[in-house]
Parts: sequence; structure tokens; C-alpha cells
Amino acid sequence: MPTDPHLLDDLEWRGLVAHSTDRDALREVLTAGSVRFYVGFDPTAPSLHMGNLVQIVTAMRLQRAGHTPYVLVGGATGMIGDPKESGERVLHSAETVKDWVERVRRQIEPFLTFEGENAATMVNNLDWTENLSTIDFLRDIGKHFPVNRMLARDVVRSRLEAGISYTEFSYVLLQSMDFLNLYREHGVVLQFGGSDQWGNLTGGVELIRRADGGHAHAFATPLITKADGTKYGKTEGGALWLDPEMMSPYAFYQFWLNQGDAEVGGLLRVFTFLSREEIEALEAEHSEKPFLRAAQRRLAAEVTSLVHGADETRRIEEASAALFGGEPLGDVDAGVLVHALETARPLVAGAAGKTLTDLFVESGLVQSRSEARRAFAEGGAYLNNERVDDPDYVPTDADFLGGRVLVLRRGKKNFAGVSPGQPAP
RNA sequence: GGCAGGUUGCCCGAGCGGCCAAUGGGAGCGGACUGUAAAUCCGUCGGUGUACACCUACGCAGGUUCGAAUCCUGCACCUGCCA
Repeated sequence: MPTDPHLLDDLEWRGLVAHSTDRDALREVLTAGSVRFYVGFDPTAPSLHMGNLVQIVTAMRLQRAGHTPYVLVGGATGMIGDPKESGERVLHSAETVKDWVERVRRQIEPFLTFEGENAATMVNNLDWTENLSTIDFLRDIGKHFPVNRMLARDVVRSRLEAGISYTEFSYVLLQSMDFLNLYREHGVVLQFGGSDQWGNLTGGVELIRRADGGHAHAFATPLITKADGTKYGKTEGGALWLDPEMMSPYAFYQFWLNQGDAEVGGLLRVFTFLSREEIEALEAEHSEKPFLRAAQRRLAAEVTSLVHGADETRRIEEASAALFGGEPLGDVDAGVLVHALETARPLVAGAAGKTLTDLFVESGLVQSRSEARRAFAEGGAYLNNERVDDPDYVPTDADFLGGRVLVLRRGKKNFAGVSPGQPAP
């Protein structure tokens, strides 16, 4: 299997290598032939999110460069949870974790190729921990972990004041054992993960060396932050979920489209497969004509296509054009509008006799009647893209565009559609 | 097991008997300015009723009081010190 000799340079140019074990050695194995590498995902929610997408895309880059992925979904480690600075995790039931393992596994599969010389393999660490005896674990694995070293890790040290359970403290042993196991059973010699996993990554490398005298490698991708160093993540629905049930593809697309100028270049590097030349050309165009937002548009299109498919992305682009196009909504074909609004959120049916306040609440644009009143008072309520200030206004037939749809808008960019007729029984 | 301290709205964090739906900061939301950007400024930020009001809320349960986030009792959880 021929491998791409420029892989590591490309990863570094994209800023994907925040830390790594011996860089020259890493370069050497990556150019010597197809490397079996692994990346793990713990099922801590029913869906993966933006942070995980970095790892998915990085795994894709490695596979495309000719290397062989082992994707681990942590049925065992997901039962424990790695320590995080904010405090002890809540344990989830075995059934919940099992369900999430399945969902996460299905979510990852479309991104990788499971055929050909460097086909990907899915593994679950529950397979080698379920029947492991405690005594064996403590003798074979535990013996290689000096507690003083474990205590020195940043996450652990930060938790010593507030407290950390033995369970989370032990997490690094499990993940390290995963690496050792994959090294022994499958010849896996490289692991990567987020930079918050650096301690766990090196733990595995070290365990392989101590237990088997083997030589393995690891690198960490950076935590993706905004230009000012603050974290990404939370949008209105919480995290940026990949599951369309948890975050509509429309909202997903809008997230990327709304990125700041300072961020967009870095995001193109991390999340898209555009070449260096293409990205630099986009950046040049963008710095010249930032108001066109060409870089953001491309970013949104690329990432949404990757996650939700090209067809869905095309529909969203059309929807966005209709809603944000700036032309009077009456001039837009009603069918296109209906479709556009459905892309954003389900249409509300049965407007007969209802006030705008009712409709705003029913559409989900606001959470309560109080919030609806506030929206009107603040001037943040729009009907068919025109500001309205009477919360008790009852839309008439004439308000329905093309006789079919009412466009409600909250603030600058939250839309909902209302269709006439009776509500579903 | 003993002693001390803590548990407040999405988060941090004041309040220590009435003026508390609860100071302040952050996040969020809306407006202005713009490019569906950033920065900035202004407003808003439990619910129902358009003022006044009422309901729900300051770990949980009960009590004292005309009145409690604020005092008392018990319970749960967290932290520290001692055993």
C-alpha cells in the first residue's frame, strides 16, 4: 500500500498536531508503509459533536494517505469516564452506554472505508475488559503505573482539591491497556486524540514500552478554540451535534456559515479536505472582499456535505438564499419558502384565529409567552420579514404568502413557518 | 466516628428576618452599527396576566414568626482538619 509522504507536513500545516511523541520517529513510520493507527471515542452522549469531528476528519486524512484505521468505541471506558477539570462525571447505566456505543458506531462508519487494503476496523474495548479479572488487571497493568506520575498529570492535580474518585483516577490505565491490546493483537503502533487526551495517549505508549518493550507513537490534535482563545461549542441546542435529530442540518450549516473572519481560515484547515492552494486562495479572496463571506460559505458547504450529504446541503443553501436573500418574501415562490422553512424547523399547522404571540410560542421561536411579549417589545419579532409590534395581531388570509405560508422570524436569523388550515387532531 | 465550613437562578458569585424574583460578572437573547462576521453601545434575561398583582423558586423535609434565601431541628451531599 503506497502512502502519502507529505501526510505529516499537511497535518502540521493544518495545525492538527498540538503534541506528539518523537516527531522524527513518527515521520519515519508514516513514510515506511501503511501504519495501523487507532483513535477512540467514548460514548458520553447519544451523538458525537464538533470536537469528535476533528478526530473523525483526522482519521479520514490518515486513511486517505494509505494508513489503516482502528476505530475504538469505548463500551468499557464509557462506563468510567475520563477525568475532566470541571468535576466528577455522572455515571450512566450499562444499557444507556450500550445504546450510545451502537449509535456512535453507526455515526462514525460512513466517514471511513471498510474495504480495500487499508480497510478500517471497528473495535470495542468492552471485548477485552469484560472478563478481565481484577487481580490480573492490577498485576499486569497496574504495576506499570507509578502513582506519583499519575498524580502529576494536570487534570488529576487540578482535581485534588475538589476531589476525584478512584474510578476516574484509574481511567488512564484502561485507555493505556486498550493501546497495548491493539498493539499486541493488531500491530497498532499509533494513537491520536484530542489534546486533553495527551496524558492518556502517552500512558499507552509508555505501557507498551514497559510491558512489551515495544515502540509506539502518539500525537494530539489541538482543542479547537476561537481566535481569542475561548472555547467553541455551545450553540442554542447545546453542543454542535452531528446527529440530525439532535441538531437540524440547517442549524448545523448556519453554525459554520456564521463563523468569524478570524476563525474561518483555521476551520477550513481542520475540517475540510480542500488543498492548501484552495484554502489560501479562499483566504486571499476573503481578505479582499470579506463582505462576500466566500470562505464561510465554502466552509459551511464542505462540512455540511461531509456530515449530512451533498443533496441536503444543496437544499439548505437554497433555503438560506430564500430566507436571507433580501428580496421581499412575496416575490419568492411559495413552494420554495415552505421548503426552506421546513429545513429550519417543522411547520406549525393551523393558524386560524391565533395571535402572533400564540404562533411564536407554538413554533418554538420563543420558550414562553413572557418571552414572546419581550420579543415584540424589543422589536425582535417579524412577520414575513417585516417588523411587527402588536403581539395580539391575528394574521389574515392576505398575510399568507401564496396563500400557503406565514414566515415568522425572531431576531436576525431564526425562522419558522406557519401553514393555514386546521391543526392535526 | 468527632470538629469546622459549605449547598443560591444556565455558570460564577453576593445577600444573612421584611425595601428579594433575589446586587454584580459571564454566557444567552433582542436592538443599533454591519457582511447572516468581529468589536462597540443600548436593552433584556422564572412563569401567568399588558402597570398594581398572583404563582413557582435560594440542597430536601419540618418548625419559629404577622413575615424566612436569611433563625431553629432533622436529613442528604460536598470540602477541610482530627481519629
